[in-house]
Amino acid sequence: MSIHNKDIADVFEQVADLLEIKGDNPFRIRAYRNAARTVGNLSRNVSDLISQEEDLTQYPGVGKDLAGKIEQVATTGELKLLERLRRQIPGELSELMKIPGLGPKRVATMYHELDISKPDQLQKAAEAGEIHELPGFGCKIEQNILDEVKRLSEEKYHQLKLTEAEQFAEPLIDYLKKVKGIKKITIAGSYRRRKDTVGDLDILATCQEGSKLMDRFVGYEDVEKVVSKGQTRSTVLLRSGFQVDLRIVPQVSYGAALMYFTGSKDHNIAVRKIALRKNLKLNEYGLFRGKKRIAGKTESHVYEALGLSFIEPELRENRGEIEAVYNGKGLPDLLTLNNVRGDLHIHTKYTDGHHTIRQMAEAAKNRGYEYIAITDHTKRLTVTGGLNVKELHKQMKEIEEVNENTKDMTILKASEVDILKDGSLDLPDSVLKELDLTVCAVHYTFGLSKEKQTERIMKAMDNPYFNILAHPSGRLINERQAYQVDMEKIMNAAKNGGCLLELNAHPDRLDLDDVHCQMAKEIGVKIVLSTDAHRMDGLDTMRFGVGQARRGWLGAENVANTRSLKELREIFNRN
DNA sequence: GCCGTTTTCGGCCCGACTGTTTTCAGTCG
Repeated sequence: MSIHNKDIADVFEQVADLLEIKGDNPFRIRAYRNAARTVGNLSRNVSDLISQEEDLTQYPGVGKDLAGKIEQVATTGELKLLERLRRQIPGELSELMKIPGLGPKRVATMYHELDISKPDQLQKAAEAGEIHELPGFGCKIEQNILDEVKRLSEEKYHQLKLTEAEQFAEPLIDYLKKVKGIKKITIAGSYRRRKDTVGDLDILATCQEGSKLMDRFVGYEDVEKVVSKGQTRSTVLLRSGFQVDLRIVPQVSYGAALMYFTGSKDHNIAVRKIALRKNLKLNEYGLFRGKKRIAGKTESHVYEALGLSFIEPELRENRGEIEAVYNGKGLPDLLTLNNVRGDLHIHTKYTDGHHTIRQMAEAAKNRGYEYIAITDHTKRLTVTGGLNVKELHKQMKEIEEVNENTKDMTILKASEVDILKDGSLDLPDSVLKELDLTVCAVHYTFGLSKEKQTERIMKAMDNPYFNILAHPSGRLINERQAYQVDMEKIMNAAKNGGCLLELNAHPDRLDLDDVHCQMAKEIGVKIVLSTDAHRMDGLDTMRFGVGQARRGWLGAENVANTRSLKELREIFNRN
């Protein structure tokens, strides 16, 4: 059994939950949570680090004791401390803590007084009216528990894909902007950091005194429940179950508040520690020396007053960005949409796309691109009407014709070639060599073991006509887990063999993810940003890929399709 | 349990809102 970083992080989170319910030392609990975050955010596999005898205490929040416990979980899959805790209190109690409004104290009270350890017991007790009689509880808390248990059981609520979140966010912002006296309004939080999924929406605003902004917010037609309402902060649930927070701050604090509400939490904690080291205090109202505010109006002012340079929102994950600006090493010049000069993964009516080669080329030209690659599927993918050799030749001929009639734009002859189960490619080499480039992908047999799946892809990359590994993990956000694969091994092989990895910009995929983008950069393998567009407007999803690339610290120099066509052709010629 | 420009002990981010009380504990982000 292979232990993933997430497994280790989950074990530590459970330990922290149970210690919290027990009423253990809060700082010991925080230590377990910090270590869980550190392990969960590592770009390299902890099991590999251990087998290479690397010192785990080099990572923040990991000391001698926790390094030993990490090793214990990684090698045995279990942690003796957690087993011991579970003998004292039921492990399911940590599940109850996931219910909003229930923390360690309330869960502990319900367990000790009413022997409640599972959601169904909780629901029964709440329905029987037993909860509101407990000390510190009341009717509102009991009703809230009933609502939340019901909501969670319906699974109505989950992390939204960035594109879904946009669909809620944009009309709401337009609606709020119409209120009298509003000055600034911005969506902060993970949305601003361009995270692939968003748990809730954090909106930040400044407005004139007496503005009815807060009333307008809770009165929005899509609001199902007002969770809390105050003068500076309110929380609502939309009908879809999506949570939205609005915070109103004074103009003079706008930058500090934007920083605070953009997060991430880990980034904020780290920045506040720097403030403390300089005898300053940072909160959402500003940066203070004693009672005097020395910065707060803009984010740049706050960073500057702390002796740091501005950090782009996408980098604020406490994954080394603070050290980089603190030690003067500096941050990379991040990729922008303007850097992208072409899209190298596009489908047409030849297979499962909706538009013709000419239409897709026109759409790309309208977006300022210099080149595109037409990459329809190969025959193995029958469900898409994958092309056989004869059909592919017909398509290549049409591409030549369209090229002759298109100015300032080159259409590359390409294919999204299926990687078969045995690692061979779904087109003969004699045909592959006629193409300008290939985008190769796994589309079936996702369930292979990690070793077999890795071996399959590495064998495919041995083919001299293999150029780009498309959607390398195969994940579909909120729908399908990534298949098991040793990404570090694949990236090293790609680098040595002159292959590239795709960052698929489709908001359902965003594959590679941010952590793997950073890994690719460290290893030195080049990335290609592509949309996998099946229609003309599909080309517009490039911006999601750019956000993800920025989260992965990528600059234009790390991305192949920021190069000229001439340079690109050299990259794709492996012979 | 971790950590160190206050360094081997003593601190660890901090403010808003709710529901319960009646001055504050619990939870959240």
